[in-house]
Amino acid sequence: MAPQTGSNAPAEAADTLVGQFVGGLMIREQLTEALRVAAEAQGLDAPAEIGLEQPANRDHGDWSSNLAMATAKQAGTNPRELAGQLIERLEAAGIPHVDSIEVAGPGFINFRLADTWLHDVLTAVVDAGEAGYGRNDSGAGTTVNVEFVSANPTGPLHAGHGRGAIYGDALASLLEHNGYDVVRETYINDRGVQMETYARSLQARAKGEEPPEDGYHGQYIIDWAAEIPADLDLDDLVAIREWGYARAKQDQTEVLDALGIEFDIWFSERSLLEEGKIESSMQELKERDMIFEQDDAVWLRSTEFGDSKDRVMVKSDGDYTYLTPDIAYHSVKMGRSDRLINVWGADHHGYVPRMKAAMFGLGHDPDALEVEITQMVTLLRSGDEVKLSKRSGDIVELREVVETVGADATRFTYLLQSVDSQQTFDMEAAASQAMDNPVFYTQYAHARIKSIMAKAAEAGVERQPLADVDLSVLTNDRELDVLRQLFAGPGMIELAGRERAPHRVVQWIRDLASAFHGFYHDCYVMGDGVSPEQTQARLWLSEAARIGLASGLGLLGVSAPDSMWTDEVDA
RNA sequence: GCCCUCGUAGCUCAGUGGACAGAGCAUCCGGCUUCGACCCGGACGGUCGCAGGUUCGACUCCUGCCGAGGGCUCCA
Repeated sequence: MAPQTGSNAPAEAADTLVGQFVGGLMIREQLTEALRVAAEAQGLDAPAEIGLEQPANRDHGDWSSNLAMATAKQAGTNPRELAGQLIERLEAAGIPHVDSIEVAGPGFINFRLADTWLHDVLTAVVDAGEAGYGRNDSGAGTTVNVEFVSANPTGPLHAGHGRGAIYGDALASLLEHNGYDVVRETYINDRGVQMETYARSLQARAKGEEPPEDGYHGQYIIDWAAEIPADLDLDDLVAIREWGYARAKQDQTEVLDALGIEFDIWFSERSLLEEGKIESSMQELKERDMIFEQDDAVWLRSTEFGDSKDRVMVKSDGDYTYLTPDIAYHSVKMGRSDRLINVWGADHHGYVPRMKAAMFGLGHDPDALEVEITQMVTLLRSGDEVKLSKRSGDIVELREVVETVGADATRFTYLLQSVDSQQTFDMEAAASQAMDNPVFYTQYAHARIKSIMAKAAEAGVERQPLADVDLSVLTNDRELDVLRQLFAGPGMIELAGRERAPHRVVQWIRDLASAFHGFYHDCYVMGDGVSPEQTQARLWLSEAARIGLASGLGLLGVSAPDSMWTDEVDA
């Protein structure tokens, strides 16, 4: 799903990840290394990747390894006995923060740590700051091009486009946070049959006629046709086409702007033709014997790459199919990026094998092209399902979604689920400013921290330098839970990037918000019965949580508001 | 018929080969003299679609079947 180059092997990625942090976040590395040393002292070949995880069940310790189970066979003993022997060695090693080590269940080695390891996490988060938190260099040195939206300039973006648009943008941010050099790009099909059909549809409406049978029938065609300047000759189809092209592009750009999506490159299909890219890529395919002529048409040998049939590139009437300029386009992109990621709707999935075949035919590594498929979105408007179909005219414009739901909630809601699953987007639920809406719950946590900080300032309480603050007073499980979530964030960001799965970040940030709300409820930062030491430590804990929330929300392109009192954050 | 994605709690969905499968919502209890109750806690709730296989261990990997959506144009 997410092929990696050799230099990005998981173990190495994990090392660079923890390497970003001093103190607490090094704990995984320390434990892994101690396990490796113990295994080698035991005369075992330690596995390349030693399993080490934070068990969901805290009774199983803070950290747990399956090393004994994985190597019992080669040791010629049973896992529990081997675990016991390894533990003796581990105890002798004196690993920082480790309180006790025990064997459990079928042979797990469970570590219990002193709270100090989490106090180190707090310091590391504050040191990293909002911009640095969760950043790693697992993708350093790799340029990746993320192509998304790529809609025809023949109408407004609809709600279905929204999912791909926001997913693509969030994925790009995620990859940037993982050290990749990212280019956000979109492709405009500004030539071809669809453009002509669009022009004729506008022309017909402008003349008060019905669009052609195979034309565009949406209400927007009527609206836009009415905007055509009086001095534009309605018999000049080219002029109408160019006007309509600009109109559609303007509309799409406005909506993308409202969602905070900006492309580095808007790539024009026309430019391919003008620069002879289509001819040159055809020529290359020919040289590699990847195309052939039959029935007056030119075909791509895509069956050699798992496609169910060969595909036509040049029709018998001499026109290119959609595929042909797109192949040239991908060739251009390959020329300036190490990896390509395309975000396509589910209705284009069948297109993958032929594009891979073309990449192969052009001498590129087909695995350098990834295609992320976003499954379909069903939209609920006032509880009723609305079908998304551009041709039928009954569409929900992305503009309507953003205007009803707000940019933040629109982004967050689209990102809630894996793009592998079909999604039902309930506009009423997404727009709701209540606790059943995860975006408000999460933003509220951030606003709440801001409110505490304001309250502290009002009361004349100043945060002392962190180095002077005694973090050992943070012993409440609520406090430690916040720190556990902050520890988990960077690993989650790395994983989410590797899996091309921004929704993982959404899950995590909801958990972080939840941990903070719990802390807030049980632990007063200021007031009666709270010592000045606790106030200081808790203010810093809150600041660390704020950094995590702001950073995570930033990755998703969602604002981290100072206050929830007004709905300005919706704008 | 072939290809892709999905099938997990009443609903919407998470789940990186590990120990008792999680969250939110819904339902039912409980909690505000302090920093935002737009909040917190508890209870209830599961044959992880079905059947095989690989593995010390499978919701996770493999095969087959069933069901849902999408795709299989010299359309885009």
